[in-house]
Amino acid sequence: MLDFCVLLLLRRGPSYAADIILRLKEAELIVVEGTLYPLLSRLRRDGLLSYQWQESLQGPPRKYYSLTPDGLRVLDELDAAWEELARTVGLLKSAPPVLPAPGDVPIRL
Amino acid sequence: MLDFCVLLLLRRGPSYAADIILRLKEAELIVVEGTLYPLLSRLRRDGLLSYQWQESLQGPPRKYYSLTPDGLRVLDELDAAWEELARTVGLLKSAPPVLPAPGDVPIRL
DNA sequence: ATACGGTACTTTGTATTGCAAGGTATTTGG
DNA sequence: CCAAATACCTTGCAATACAAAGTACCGTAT
Repeated sequence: MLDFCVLLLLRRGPSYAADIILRLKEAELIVVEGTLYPLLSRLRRDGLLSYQWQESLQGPPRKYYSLTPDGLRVLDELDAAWEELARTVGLLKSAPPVLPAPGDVPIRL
Repeated sequence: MLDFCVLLLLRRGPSYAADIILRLKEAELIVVEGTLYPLLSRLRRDGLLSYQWQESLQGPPRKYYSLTPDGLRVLDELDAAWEELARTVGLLKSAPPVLPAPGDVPIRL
């Protein structure tokens, strides 16, 4: 899930950790440093992200992460998986409620 | 997620592990015994599920799990959380693509 | 110059969770 | 009485999210 959301965010364009956390928070997704930094490192190690150092106007330089072609491809797959999951949950939610079905075997203690 | 899906399934009525696995598989959710049994135990320990032993016509007796009032309440909360997540992902997905925004600071190497 | 506050990146330890694999028990059929 | 089928459970391992603490860089004020 988080991988998916981070990749979705980065599809808009390069960004760095603190900014990603901010943008996710705006979307009501609470993520902290200790979660995001290892996640970004892992996605980079897997070739889905790359980064460029970029100097900041104030403070230390930042690692701007962006999608690689592989990352974009994986994002498409995650997108399909998400749609599938949403469909599945929709199915489960629309299922008939507690009414006992005709063929149910009665529960004997 | 899995908690949510299992609770959704059990909202239809009591069921036991092997049957839950089957029904989830029909919904394209692959779950195995080693995952489900501890999950059911945990939900029961937390008071969201209860179970009754029920003899089977063929084979050993089964633990039929069903939602408790607490379980139904938590399910409603998870439902709200799911809707919120779906909304969030929808937002992230509908975000503008890679076009550089006007105010972007140019990347300097 | 240097000390401090703010920004950014990283690491370590812990709890949770999903899975593979293997184990126990009960029932039915040969 | 043994084997196959069904059902429940446990153990060990890998992945991941978090809290917390650590390191480093920058600009500013002393």
